[in-house]
Amino acid sequence: MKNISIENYLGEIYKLEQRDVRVKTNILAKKMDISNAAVTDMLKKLSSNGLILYERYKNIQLTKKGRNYAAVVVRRHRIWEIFLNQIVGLPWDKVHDEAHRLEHSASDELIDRLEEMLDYPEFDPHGDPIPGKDGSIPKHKGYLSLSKLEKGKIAKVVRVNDFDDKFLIYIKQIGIKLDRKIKVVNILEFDNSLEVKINNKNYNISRTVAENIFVGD
Amino acid sequence: MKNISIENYLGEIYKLEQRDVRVKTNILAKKMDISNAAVTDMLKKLSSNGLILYERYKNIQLTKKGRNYAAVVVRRHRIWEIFLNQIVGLPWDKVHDEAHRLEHSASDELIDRLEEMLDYPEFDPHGDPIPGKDGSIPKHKGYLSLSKLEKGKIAKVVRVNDFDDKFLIYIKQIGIKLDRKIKVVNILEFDNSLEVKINNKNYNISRTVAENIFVGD
DNA sequence: TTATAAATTTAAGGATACTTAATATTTTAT
DNA sequence: ATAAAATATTAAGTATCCTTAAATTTATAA
Ligand SMILES: [Mn+2]
Ligand SMILES: [Mn+2]
Ligand SMILES: [Mn+2]
Ligand SMILES: [Mn+2]
Repeated sequence: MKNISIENYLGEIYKLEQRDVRVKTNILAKKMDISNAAVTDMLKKLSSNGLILYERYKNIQLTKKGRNYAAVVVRRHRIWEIFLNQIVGLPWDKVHDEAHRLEHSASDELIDRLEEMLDYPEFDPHGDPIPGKDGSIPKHKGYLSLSKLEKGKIAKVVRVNDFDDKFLIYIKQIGIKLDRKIKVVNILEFDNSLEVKINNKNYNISRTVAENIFVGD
Repeated sequence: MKNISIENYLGEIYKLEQRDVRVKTNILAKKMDISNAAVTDMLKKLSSNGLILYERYKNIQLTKKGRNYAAVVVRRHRIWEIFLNQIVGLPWDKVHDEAHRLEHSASDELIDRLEEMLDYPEFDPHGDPIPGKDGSIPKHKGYLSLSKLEKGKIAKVVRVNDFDDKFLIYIKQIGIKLDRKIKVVNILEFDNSLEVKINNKNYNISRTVAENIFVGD
């Protein structure tokens, strides 16, 4: 039987490493909503299982073995997300929690079958890459944060941060979704907020919102 | 978070009660492949949670509360089974194990959505009834075991016992599936086996096999 | 530099769901 | 009716993954 707890830790560590965040006890404890002490215990276990490199008081790192396993977990999660979105028809703000439970409960064969049904997708409903079976990670072309897009430029949305469902609902409500074109009309000096054009309508979005939306070619 | 262990016990007890089996520690222990002692522990817990009626050394019974909850669990299992069979395309000998894990990992909303996609099915891929949200149980018409069907009669398969994947593979291989017509050509006296006609081909099947296949109008 | 704050670990313990071994009770067969 | 067998329960203990509180180490900032 799959060890759900270990898989969840690995998935979190993997996602943090992908974002070049230095992984620390504290961050994991907050992400997973458990005590630091519990994280320390599990880090020891992951270490003794050869899944991470761990020294007391130091940052931690996945080993090759750990990263391979973590990629499988994240792969399962994101395949479930896109399956739920495209085949079952759940909105992008509902797929994460559901996928987070399902990711531990499907056989490899089922995951492969879902992937086949979806015609081997490269990205999940939030634009996050789906690791291949070999651990390879698809990349977006010309990828940058909307907050870095220059005034006057147009680009298409390729990824949005998925850590808060309310954020997803908000940006969907102003017309933002994957592949949607977005233009930076103006950048307001007094609060650094952005005036953007989406679907021929103008909106003002905060810098924080812009920082969590990513565009590409 | 759902208590997977409790849900599994309730599901097993429910299925036994549906088949009019008197539920005992022993039977549950074998079904779930754990020790009798573990079952006794859990029975006490289920009892103190008001889910079963339990007295030491006596048979156990679901309370109304327990039966309602159990029906939800079995409902989830069977909706997953038919979803995996009809939408995902898994064969009937692969859906049970998969559904058994998924049944604890989907929200009510997802289950409802799957049910809607399937157009509110009444029976799972093995012909077992899918309890309604109110706990109601669809019935097959003219239901009886193939082993009770008289010589010369024709009936259609409406249910097969699903407790052994090898059995399912075997009967599929000789052409048996739900709604398939089957004729009892002859009953052999020396071993009580049956000669049956399926798809215009004759097969000899043992009495044990016939006892695990059910037909109806 | 040094005090304070923040992060991390250790220590002790709890809940859950199992195990095996011993004991108690019920069922079955003679 | 009684002995033997089967079933069920109790007792003691294990593994997992959490908790809070106390101790330790590292980071930050005066
Ligand atoms: Mn997600
Ligand atoms: Mn996602
Ligand atoms: Mn089943
Ligand atoms: Mn079934």
